[in-house]
Amino acid sequence: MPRPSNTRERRLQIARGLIQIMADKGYDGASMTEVAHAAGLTTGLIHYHFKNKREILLAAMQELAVEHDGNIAERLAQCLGDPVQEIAAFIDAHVGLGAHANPRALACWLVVGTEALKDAQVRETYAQVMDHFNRRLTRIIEAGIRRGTFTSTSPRAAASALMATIQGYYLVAATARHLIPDGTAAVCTKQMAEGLLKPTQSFVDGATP
Amino acid sequence: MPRPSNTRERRLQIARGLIQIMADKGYDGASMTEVAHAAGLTTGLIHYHFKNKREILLAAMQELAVEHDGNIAERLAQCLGDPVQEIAAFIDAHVGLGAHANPRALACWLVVGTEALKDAQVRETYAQVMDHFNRRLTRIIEAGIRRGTFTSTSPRAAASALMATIQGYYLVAATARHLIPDGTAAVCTKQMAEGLLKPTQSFVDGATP
Amino acid sequence: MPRPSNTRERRLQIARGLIQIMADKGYDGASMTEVAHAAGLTTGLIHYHFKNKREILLAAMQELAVEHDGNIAERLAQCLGDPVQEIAAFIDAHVGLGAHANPRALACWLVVGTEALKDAQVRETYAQVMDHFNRRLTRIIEAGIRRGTFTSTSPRAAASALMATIQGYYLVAATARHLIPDGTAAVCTKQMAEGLLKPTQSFVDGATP
Amino acid sequence: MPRPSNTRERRLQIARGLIQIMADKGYDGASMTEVAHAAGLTTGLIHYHFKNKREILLAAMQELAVEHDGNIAERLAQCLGDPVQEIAAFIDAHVGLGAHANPRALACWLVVGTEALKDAQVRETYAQVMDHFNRRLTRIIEAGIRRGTFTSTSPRAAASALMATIQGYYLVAATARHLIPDGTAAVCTKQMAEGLLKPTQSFVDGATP
DNA sequence: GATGAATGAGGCTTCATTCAT
DNA sequence: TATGAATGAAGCCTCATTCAT
Repeated sequence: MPRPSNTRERRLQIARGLIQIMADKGYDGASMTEVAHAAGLTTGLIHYHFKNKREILLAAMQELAVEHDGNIAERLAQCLGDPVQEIAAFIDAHVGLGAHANPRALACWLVVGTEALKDAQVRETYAQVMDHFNRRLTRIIEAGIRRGTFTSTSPRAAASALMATIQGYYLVAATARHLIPDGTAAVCTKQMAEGLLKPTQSFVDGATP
Repeated sequence: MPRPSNTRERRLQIARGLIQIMADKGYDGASMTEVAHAAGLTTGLIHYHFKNKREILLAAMQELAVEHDGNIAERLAQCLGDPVQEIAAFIDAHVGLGAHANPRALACWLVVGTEALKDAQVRETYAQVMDHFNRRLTRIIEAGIRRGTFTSTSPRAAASALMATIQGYYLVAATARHLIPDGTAAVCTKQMAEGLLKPTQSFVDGATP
Repeated sequence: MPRPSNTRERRLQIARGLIQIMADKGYDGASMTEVAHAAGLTTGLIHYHFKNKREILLAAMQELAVEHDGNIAERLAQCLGDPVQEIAAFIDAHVGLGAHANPRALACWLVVGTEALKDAQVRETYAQVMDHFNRRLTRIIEAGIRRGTFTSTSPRAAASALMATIQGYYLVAATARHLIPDGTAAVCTKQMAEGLLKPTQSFVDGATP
Repeated sequence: MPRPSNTRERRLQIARGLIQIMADKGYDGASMTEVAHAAGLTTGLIHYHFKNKREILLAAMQELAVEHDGNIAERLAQCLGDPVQEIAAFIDAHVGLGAHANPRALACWLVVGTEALKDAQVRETYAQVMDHFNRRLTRIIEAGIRRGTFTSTSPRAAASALMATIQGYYLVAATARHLIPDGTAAVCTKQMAEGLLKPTQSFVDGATP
């Protein structure tokens, strides 16, 4: 009687090992040996569960996305469908105070972004993830427009602009944090969102707790 | 009769070689051999002019910054000191149509950003460059405030918010371009800047030719 | 069902490879490739078992010391605790006819000595080994003094003087052998030891078979 | 009118540069660039004056030997031809207190010795130098024998035994100095010389000032 | 004589991946 | 499933030597 497969857990374990190392050393800098060690496993076993290093990266991206999406969903759920509050919550979730429960994940995502520059398959997965969140945002904006709360000729463009700002804040925060006066990221992002969406009610007031 | 030193040119040549390769393959992926080849030189010679690979990276960052700064300065010079036009020009220079005469430089800068996550000295140089542009922007905003054209309680925060957006657009454009409807980046960024600075006159109208 | 570890053997195998090459070409001259070849292994594998080249050197020193110590112990065991015979045996073991079953080891030890000049950790290990043999000799001398057979105000000084002579003979023998008339090394060393310890009985007569 | 040749001085300058670096880093560790720098010259010029690195080593050996020989000769000149005093002076010059005006030269000579293991031509030069000093010592011993002051069946063997002790003390002093109780080297060496030469008068009393 | 750039070989080391157990 | 030894390619860097000036 064969032992029950533990592949699922193992793959997650390994992906998390990569995330952990990659945050500090980048993708190329994360050696399989280190990843294995971080995951509490051995090199050989890793290659039993993954065809190669890139496959682990793809799995890690999924893991990062899923976890982050859970976060977002939770926050949005408390907004009762109010687009203004949702936008504010979305922003707060990303760049608000105490937003980054996991700064490793943030650094990691930037690393992944750079890796996407080089590798088509990584780029595709990266784009899918970005698409997912972009659509989330787009839907909120569209809802706001339908309600007459927001004004925008291209919800998708507006969504991507917000995404860009958030990603940009990640990058700047990770590399030149001193440029960002403490606690200004969320407020400024909301002001910018107002320029973009011209809401009938300010995002700043409607901040989530 | 010693031969005249050509170190200056060689270093530039090498730094550019790195930039060229790094844009496609990242920093770790840019082997000295490839860089040497791209520069039309030998590996040995590269190490004669640079202590190690990282020194080349630092030189490359300088080169990227200097070139970009020249670009910006040129654009701003045509604005006759009008803050509204200057902000518009600054945005156009970065994310406007045909802004990136050199998309390689853009990708490169993202790679450098990720490298800054890992290496303290790279991070420092990176921060210095960002600081430079941030100050440029801050001064423009302050001038606008003095004239009563802009409204902002923290010009530095506003500047870094704009910087973040621009950097973010770089990242998204490089990795998931399809998310950005064609030609919307500059317009959206300007709208966002309006939310941020509340100018008495729209940036969108005041675009540079 | 993991494969049983063979690290112990491999490390010894590699250390011996280094010893073999180092005797002819010195430490710097012993390339990892050659060492690997001498050990019948691959370069990569060597670095799997050793962190770097210097670690192999340290292991090689241990190996040389252990092997040599075995030799000495065996010889001394036949002396029935007679200090006069023990000193004679100690000398014969080092510079007597047919003493150097392994001339490679001798040359190697000189190489190691020079390497100790440059590297603190090598120096420390070197000193430990020398200490070990010096203590052996010191104990013999002290025993002789207690019995009234030897006369010396400083057994340690006498021991180190003998050690110096032996090491010196190694060096001269390896580099300018013709300076040493055949078969004189042991006799001369014993005469010198007599000047040093003033034994009641000559070392020369009490030579081991 | 051509400028007067300065090759002689340059060669010396370069040889001394090698000696300086080699004492700390060994022969292989002394890069031409470093040697050039230590000599206050450039790489290119060094190869103008020397065919290759080994030629510099040979020149350095000559320089070390000449300088040392001058030292010895000076000391011996004060002994008025008394073999007992001469032996004592010879020993003091090598291992006496304050003997090593130049510890660099000492370390260097050991390095050279190891190099002689590898290279035939270096070995030959090394042997010549050793021969020179050995002959000096042999002549003193023979003179003592003729005078009835010393007893030895093989002056050459005795000389080489003393040489070995001195070289050995160099090696031990340089690598495991703590083994040698302070100030014991000269005394012990003299006691050993007495065992070797059975002088009618003790070397220890007849020490040079 | 002198400079310093240039070359090309070779050295140590790292690493993803494979494989015997 | 799991281990960890083994491989081989590739990477960064050093260096003695040559050469144009």
